[in-house]
Amino acid sequence: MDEKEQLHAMRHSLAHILASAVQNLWPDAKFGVGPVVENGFYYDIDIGEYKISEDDFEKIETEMRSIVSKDQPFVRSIKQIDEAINWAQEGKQPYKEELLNDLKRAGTTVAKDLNPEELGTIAGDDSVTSEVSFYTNGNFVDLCRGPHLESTGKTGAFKLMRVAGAYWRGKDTNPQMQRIYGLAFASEKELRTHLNMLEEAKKRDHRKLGAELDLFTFSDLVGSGLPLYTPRGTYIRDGLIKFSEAVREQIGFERVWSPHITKKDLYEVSGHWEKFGSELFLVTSQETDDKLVMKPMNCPHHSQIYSSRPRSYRDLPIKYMETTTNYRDEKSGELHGLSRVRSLSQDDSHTYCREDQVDEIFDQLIERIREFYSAINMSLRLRLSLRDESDAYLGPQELWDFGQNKLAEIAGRNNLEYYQETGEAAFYGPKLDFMATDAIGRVWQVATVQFDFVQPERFGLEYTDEKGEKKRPIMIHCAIMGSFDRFFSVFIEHTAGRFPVWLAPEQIRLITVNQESATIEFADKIVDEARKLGLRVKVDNDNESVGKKIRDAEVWKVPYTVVIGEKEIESSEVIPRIRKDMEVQPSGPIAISNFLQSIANEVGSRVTKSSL
RNA sequence: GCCACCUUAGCUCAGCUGGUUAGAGCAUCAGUUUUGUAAACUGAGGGUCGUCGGUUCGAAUCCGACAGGUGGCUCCA
Repeated sequence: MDEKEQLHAMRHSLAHILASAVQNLWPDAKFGVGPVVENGFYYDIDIGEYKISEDDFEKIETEMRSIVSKDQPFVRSIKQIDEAINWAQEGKQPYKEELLNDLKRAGTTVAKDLNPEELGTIAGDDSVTSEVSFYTNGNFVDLCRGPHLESTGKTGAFKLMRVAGAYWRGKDTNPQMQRIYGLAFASEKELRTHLNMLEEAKKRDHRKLGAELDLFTFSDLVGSGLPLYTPRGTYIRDGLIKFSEAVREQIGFERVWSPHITKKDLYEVSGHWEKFGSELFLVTSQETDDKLVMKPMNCPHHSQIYSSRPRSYRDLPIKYMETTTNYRDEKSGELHGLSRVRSLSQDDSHTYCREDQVDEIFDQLIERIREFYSAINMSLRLRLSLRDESDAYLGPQELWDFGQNKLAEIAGRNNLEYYQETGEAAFYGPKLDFMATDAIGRVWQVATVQFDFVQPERFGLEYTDEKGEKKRPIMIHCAIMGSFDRFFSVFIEHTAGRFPVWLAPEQIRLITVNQESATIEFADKIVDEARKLGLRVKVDNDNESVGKKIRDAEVWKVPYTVVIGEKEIESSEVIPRIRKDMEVQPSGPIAISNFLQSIANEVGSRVTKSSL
């Protein structure tokens, strides 16, 4: 076993140790599955009325440690399938029994979405399992493919983290079990490193920083999942949106506008009504019987703009973009800060083109997306999101084949690390998803470029080719931030609220040493000059100590802080205090107008590090 | 939507198993001080303890419903 397999086996073994501990403590416990997940493991457990809480963790961990110290060997054994089913029945393990029955019928337990009838029909004779393997440690026996450690004593560092409800086999009509999550690493040190990362993530939580830095808020009267952006948050919002639009203007995108409500007919034609109807907000006219919906996306509108006039092959590609708010009735339990909201603003764009233009369009978009993410210091990887074999996808197979091959080709030549994942395509086409890594190593899905093989057909979009024949254009969706709101949550956590100067809501803070009129007048003069350069500047003239006001500017993460007193008034020079993450420290006094001009230049070029 | 948990001042939190006028720090406001690179001093205001209902002689505390939130599950155009 190499190191990776060893770690996997160790985490899996800990899942068994967790289950044995639970069995020792609650002998009636019924077990589901206990797989390895990123950084650890979990086990799904049903112990009837009693609900395990985090208060029980100490007790469970103690029991786990006792099992570890007993150094019980993991012993593999083979049972005939019927013998195994018998074992599950006698041991009152209904979940295991269900898994074993699936194994017997279909030779797999992974076909979790299939109901028993379907499962029966796909099972060929070859796949029927006649034998299954078990692992035993101490008095705990579990159906398991393995591999495991030699014995319980070989485990590394672990910690139980949380308990959560989880549907048996992920289906919301099934009973809900309790899932106990644990972290596990080869060494105490690695575990601690990971816990520190989680600690750091907690400090950067956008919901916490959003309130502390006065960026956005929620109101019970407005409703859950409906964020309100404050002036400070809106500076950043506007700055990012402007940038996202600017990078696409460079490659010929033009802004369009569409209303926020529409007849539901639009989505019946597009196919969204059938697929997402239950998540649409409905609006009714009080005068007529018109049934309207709040728009959940913009592509059908843009397609209507496309089809508003006849198009020639010479007009293509046609490129529309619109940054606008969409409304989706997300289930209450799915809402989460800004990452999942009911009113989300997309920096959306749609290209209608000929087949021979596809390569150039993708290459350009990828280049612009890279420009955007390099400006905010995030590295990108590409995910090729392809369809799987389910029937969740619409559109002709030939187009899917063309699109999936094309995307693989494009991904291969764009100097970005990429990988592919099936089952991640949109229902209307395959996509390139951009995965950004943040400052503490977490990966987020951000930008996306997607083929659409459904809407051109459904809306009957056409252009006239050089022979005078009608043809279908190819439609390509692209969003650079995706949902602005979700992107903002990532960006806040990536920067920990230390926004680059070009986005900082407050770029310069002037701190007065005293409240004499000469000082105030001097500060006001600097404010005027800074505003003429388009800079965002504030004066802190509170009757507090300079130390206190410096601290306050630090807490608000203001990039440049300047103390104004007699010395500055006399010399017209300042010694700016530069926020620590900006690396470059001031070399000494600088004439005020030079100082302001250099910041204006910095803002203009969107640099992320101070150039002073 | 489902499971578990949480909700006390603008924020962070204290308030023992139900027992008079619910506390602290920060923030806010006022006064003193006129301050030189991460927290000056003094004082004041601010809470029908998320909402509604119930149990009780008595509820921030117990029970229920609802709202909002947290961690997951499910979903994510």
